[in-house]
Amino acid sequence: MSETGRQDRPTSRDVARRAGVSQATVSLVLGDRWRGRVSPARAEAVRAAARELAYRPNLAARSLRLGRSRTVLLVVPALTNEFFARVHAGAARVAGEEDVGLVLYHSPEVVLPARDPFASASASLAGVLASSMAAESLAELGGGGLPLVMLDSEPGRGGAVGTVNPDIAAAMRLVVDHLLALGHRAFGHVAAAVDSWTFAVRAGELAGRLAGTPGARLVATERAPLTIEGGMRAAERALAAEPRPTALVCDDDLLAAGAVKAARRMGLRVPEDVSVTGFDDLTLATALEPELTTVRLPAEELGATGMRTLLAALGGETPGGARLPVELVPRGSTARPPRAAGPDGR
Amino acid sequence: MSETGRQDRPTSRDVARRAGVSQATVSLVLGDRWRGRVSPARAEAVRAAARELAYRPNLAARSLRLGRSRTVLLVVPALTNEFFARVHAGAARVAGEEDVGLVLYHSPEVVLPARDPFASASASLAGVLASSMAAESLAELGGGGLPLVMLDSEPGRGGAVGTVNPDIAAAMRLVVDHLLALGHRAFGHVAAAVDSWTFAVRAGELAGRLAGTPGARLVATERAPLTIEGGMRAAERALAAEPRPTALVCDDDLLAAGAVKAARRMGLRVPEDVSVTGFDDLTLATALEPELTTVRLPAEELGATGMRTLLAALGGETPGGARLPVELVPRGSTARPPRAAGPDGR
DNA sequence: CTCCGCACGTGTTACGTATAACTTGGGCCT
DNA sequence: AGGCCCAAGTTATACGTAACACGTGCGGAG
Repeated sequence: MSETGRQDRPTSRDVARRAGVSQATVSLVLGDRWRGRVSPARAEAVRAAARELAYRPNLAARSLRLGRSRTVLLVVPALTNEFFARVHAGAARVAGEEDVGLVLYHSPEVVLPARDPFASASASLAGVLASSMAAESLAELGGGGLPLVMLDSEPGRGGAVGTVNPDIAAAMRLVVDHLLALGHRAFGHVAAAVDSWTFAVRAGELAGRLAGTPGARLVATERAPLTIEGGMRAAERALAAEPRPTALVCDDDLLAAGAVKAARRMGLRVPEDVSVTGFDDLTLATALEPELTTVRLPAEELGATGMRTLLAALGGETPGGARLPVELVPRGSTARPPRAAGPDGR
Repeated sequence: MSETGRQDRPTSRDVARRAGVSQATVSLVLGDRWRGRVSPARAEAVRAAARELAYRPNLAARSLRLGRSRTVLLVVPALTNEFFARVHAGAARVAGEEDVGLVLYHSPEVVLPARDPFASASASLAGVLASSMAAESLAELGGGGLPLVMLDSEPGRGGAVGTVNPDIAAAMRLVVDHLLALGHRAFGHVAAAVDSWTFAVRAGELAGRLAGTPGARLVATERAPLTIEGGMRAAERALAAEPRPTALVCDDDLLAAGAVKAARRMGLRVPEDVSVTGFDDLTLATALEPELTTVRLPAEELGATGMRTLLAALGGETPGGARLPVELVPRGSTARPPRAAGPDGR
């Protein structure tokens, strides 16, 4: 490893020479804080020179000088999970708008990062944006005292300066109420085998909601890794319970896809014999047949709002937490239970 | 925007003071080029001091000093497409191993980047890794003369220092031969409506292969945006052709998912009435029922090899191009055509 | 005994930027 | 007319690191 391509880009001094001013003036003009310090004519000359030379400020030098950077670290478990890819997209959009850099760390495992994320990216970070699963382990890691905003994680936890969450409890409520309204009473829960706040809330809300409804019952809870295969195995176990659940509530669309496969494999029709719901509204949801009833979590918004929250915090504000609205997307994978056990007539 | 958190991290001078040596020695030791210049005892003392202070070199200062960086820009159309997320994962893995930074630019549109990617990331990049679709537009953009490795793009194009491709032609050949062997003769092509080398090769290879097979015929070619919805509409058109294709070759698994939906919507069974194939082997492929016959493109390998190729180029070597092997994954969405029109008896 | 060379380090500088502190000329007020 | 202040710049410096170009002893060879 040597000779890493050196760029001979023009410096602010080159621009200064060309515009016939001092380097300091260039810095003032291009930094857009020249008002009242430089005449409009000269300012324009500087800008012209910069344009002609295709000048780009050297960010390394700027960071060094300022002792800070406009770069944010986003920590996610894995981008191959569409949900996190969308979180990233939202964060990246705002980062672009606000002209801050965004670097990414995705922990190879869903647990503790193998290597210190700050080691690789220690290019003087301004703050950290950490999403569920990743966030919890990161809180302990300390993060070098950087301002931290947690996404889809327990509010008021750790030293986070802010928290941004989709309204997970409401989301689960929407799902359960939808199924209850259809007449379902025997529920199965295909849960994510991940120790994370967001999934704990789902389990708690589901159990609570059913406990508050006479006649409703959580027949089975099966935990699974967040894959189709995992969802399939867990759903197979859940559907073997007695009495058999007429509705499978899945913590995730991937799990739901597996659940549908499991039902079919057991000779059950979806949604006639068993209803299946997911979480997230991934692309996957409309690929399935029937299309998956799910609840849309605003992933992009999560990333975008998280980034804005972090930037606000960096600006000195104390933003606290935000809760993002969610939306039920009823599709074909849910229907009235077999034997029309609906309470509300017909 | 102000007061972006300043970190008061220890500097190499702090380490030097603590170890009782000069800053230069610290630089030598920690840079691991002290052999024969510093006694082992002192070197160890320096390392100990660095450890105790939790010293991390300031990357901004280092980049500034060196005039180069160990940061690579990866350009992809969108990470929400699992294929590119996997490319990124591969590139990120190697980047981690080789201790180079990786920044990401994903063009909001699949076409030309809205903003100059180098503007945001101009933190002195060492090189650029650009994947299909993004690569083509980038080649014209020039990239500031940075070493560029293109992924899944036309070899020997533009100023690229290297190219890494999955063997797209072989991939299409595998698909077509698989279908021909099953007895299919009437083909439909659900093509991506994206002007990119990788899709041009698919179309060319499909046409060529069929032209070389007596009795085989490409009945319909329909172009679609790379979404399930797009695939569905295109497949509907293709299946309306006369004679109706018994096999739909899709440029992508998303398109294939749409094709399956279209077939069902028209009252056709998959695979009994029509076979469907995809490309990429996304997670989606095993969620569908029947599971999708597809060809696995080594996305992670693509990113990883691309990164290695770029690093080799930066090291002064002239790596040229690499071709990555692909693999047919036969699953349930393909079968013998109806009316058992197979030529090979039975 | 002198002198060379090696082993082991250190002083110093430059990278490109942002900004505090200073300079200068001219207009306005008294 | 004299003083003063403001507009419009400039000069100088520091940020943290890497690496070049120098010391300094000390052992052995001549």
